[in-house]
Amino acid sequence: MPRVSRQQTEQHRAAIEEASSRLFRERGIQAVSVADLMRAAGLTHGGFYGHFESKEALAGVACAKAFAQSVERWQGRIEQAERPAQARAAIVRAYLSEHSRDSAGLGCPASALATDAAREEPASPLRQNYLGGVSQLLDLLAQVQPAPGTEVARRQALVELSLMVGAQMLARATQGNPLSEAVLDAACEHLLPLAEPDPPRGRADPDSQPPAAQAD
Amino acid sequence: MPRVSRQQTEQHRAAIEEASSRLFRERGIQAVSVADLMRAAGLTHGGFYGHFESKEALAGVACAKAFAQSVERWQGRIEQAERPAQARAAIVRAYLSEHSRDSAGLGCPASALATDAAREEPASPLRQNYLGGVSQLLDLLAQVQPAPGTEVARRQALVELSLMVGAQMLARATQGNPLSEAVLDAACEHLLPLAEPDPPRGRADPDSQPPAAQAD
DNA sequence: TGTACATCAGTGAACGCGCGTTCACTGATGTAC
DNA sequence: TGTACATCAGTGAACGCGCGTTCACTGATGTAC
Repeated sequence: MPRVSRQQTEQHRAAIEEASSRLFRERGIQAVSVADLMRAAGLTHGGFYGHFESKEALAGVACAKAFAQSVERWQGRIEQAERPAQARAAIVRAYLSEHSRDSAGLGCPASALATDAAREEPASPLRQNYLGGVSQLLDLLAQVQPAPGTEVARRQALVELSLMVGAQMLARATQGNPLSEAVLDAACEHLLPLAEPDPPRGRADPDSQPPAAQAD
Repeated sequence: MPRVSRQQTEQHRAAIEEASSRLFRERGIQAVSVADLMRAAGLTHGGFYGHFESKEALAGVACAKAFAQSVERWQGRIEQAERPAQARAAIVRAYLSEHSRDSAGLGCPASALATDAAREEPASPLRQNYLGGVSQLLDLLAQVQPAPGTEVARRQALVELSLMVGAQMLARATQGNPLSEAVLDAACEHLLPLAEPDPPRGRADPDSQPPAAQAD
């Protein structure tokens, strides 16, 4: 059934990108074959090179796509929150949740792809896009600090992202042992020491039903 | 030149373990072939299975060996320091140095092998030994907290290891960009805010020449 | 609007290659006398 | 201490397999008239 409509072609390309964005974060780039990806997108492997120049090029695209999703989620939390501190708390809680730990394929690429990026050549598409993505997340995290725009806020964002990334990676590597939850708890408690119970308002807000579980 | 003395055999086994411990941390387990390892140990690939049951089994051994080295270095710093706070500062400074960032093969496996461990089966030798190794590092880090032995010290150790691991991974993934040094600086400054200049004693100590650069 | 045909997205066989692992072989080592 | 030989650590060819990538082919799509 070859020669497919242009719209179909675009949908196929999007499906390949989505599958790779998910599978690369879940299993690592090396551990996912082109055939795996194409199968996950409902296609056969031969058509891959009609869409992308190489697996390496796709890795760059998949990384950028994953960061774009994370940025969108963080922006959503910033827009929804009444105060920056609330947005920060929402970001931290989501990041350090067991759900995020168990959903690497849907979660933050800063942790899921860090090692893959570190082991690539500096000029590789993956690393270039990784750098750009991390910078965007840092900008958002700096925005929700007490004194946004200052050097202190920027440095605090670096510390907080490092802590979240490290805690998530240690939690994933030790999953199944109580240590895993202990890491998440300790990091969360450290970043949100007042333990503000979810909505700190006096009255129940009918619009604030708990949002569907989200990654990051 | 087959049939080698027992002593030689042991040296060969040690060489394989050492090469794998280094190369696995540097490039990841999947990216290093059995032939690569044996070549690095000065042997040919066929003899591998006389020493180890499988590549997976060796990965477990290599991980344990790497953690043992880190534990030894940390213990050395604890013994050398006059006060726990000094040992803690030495551990943190070494961990967050550019030298450690650039020497993954010699450095802490908690960061170098975190993703490899996370992507393995929970029962795999790698993961089992990863868990044991992280636990040992956490115990040492808890010992050098202000109130060692307390729950607070343990939780602080979890936070500090998470931060060091995350900062090192982000620094490695962004190496070559100023962001990389900014991450290391911010994390170091956060953990050692007083910025105690290296030996805080009044007089120059003739025995305290700067130690040879060490990983972690 | 209807017809004729060039285009090209997807298929699946095939390419060379390197992987983890096995195994027949070699010859120095270690042992038994 | 010296000799005869069984042991076994290491070699390198070979195994089946899956990888990333290429390519001849197909036939519905999109276009030109």
